[in-house]
Amino acid sequence: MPELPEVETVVRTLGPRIEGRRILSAEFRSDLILRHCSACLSDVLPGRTVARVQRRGKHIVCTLDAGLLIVHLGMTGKLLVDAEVSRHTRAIFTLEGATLLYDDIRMFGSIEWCEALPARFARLGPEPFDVSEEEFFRGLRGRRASIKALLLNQTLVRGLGNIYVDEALFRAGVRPEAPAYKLSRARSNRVYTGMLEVLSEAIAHRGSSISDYVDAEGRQGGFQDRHNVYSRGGEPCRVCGTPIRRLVLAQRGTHYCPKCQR
DNA sequence: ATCTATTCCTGGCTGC
DNA sequence: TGCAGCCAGGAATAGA
Repeated sequence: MPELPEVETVVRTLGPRIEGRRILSAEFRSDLILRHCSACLSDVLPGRTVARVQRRGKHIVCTLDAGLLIVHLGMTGKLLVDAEVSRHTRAIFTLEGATLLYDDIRMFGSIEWCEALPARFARLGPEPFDVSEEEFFRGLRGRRASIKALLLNQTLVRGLGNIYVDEALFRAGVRPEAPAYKLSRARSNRVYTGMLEVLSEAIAHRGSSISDYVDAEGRQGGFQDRHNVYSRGGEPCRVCGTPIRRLVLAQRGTHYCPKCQR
């Protein structure tokens, strides 16, 4: 599942391949992925040049010479440069000197073009690396939801998903069910640090290839083998050997070590 | 304002 | 071997 580290890896591999190139045509094979888009992309995109590719939370924002092309990979989205068209190819962008495909099995992802960032971006919290320890702790005030639900919902910080929330809480030694407002400053600091550490390490390993994530060049990530808890229900904790527990929280599979996380 | 449940989708897995 | 049924989950949405 593409979360912040995976999207960052896609952006780093995609940018050098398409920045500076002019879009010649755009073809769409699914209307579902265009559900956020009010513009007709096949008309708007041809002739535009990709100036810059950047990450904003889990979104890929391509700044064009006019407007923005925004891609969210959802669960199974892939942006692939110079790859073969498959039955899951939902969009084909022909650029001068390169072809960019958007493949997405489940079509939870989306593509849109707009003049400026849409209003819903204003509701997203800051980038994890831009928030201070103090701001993070202040963000927990009055929030009765579990720390897991809060970290997932993109309002405290943006970019975390199910994998890295579970992994950050393991590093912090904090139970995912803990109500956010009840965390002490010390425990909040540990969550904050665990979050930044796991994101940094995951980016360094080019993300986690769970299900079928690959970067823009089709390469898998390397962080999935370093997960401590995610998808390891019943397996021994790497630290203390206690079986990792799995439960459903915030409608998501949730994994933690009952001994290391109190 | 905040929180929770529901919905979208399809490949892969389980069990009969 | 085949197939029904369930599971995975990001985020918009509706409802409490």
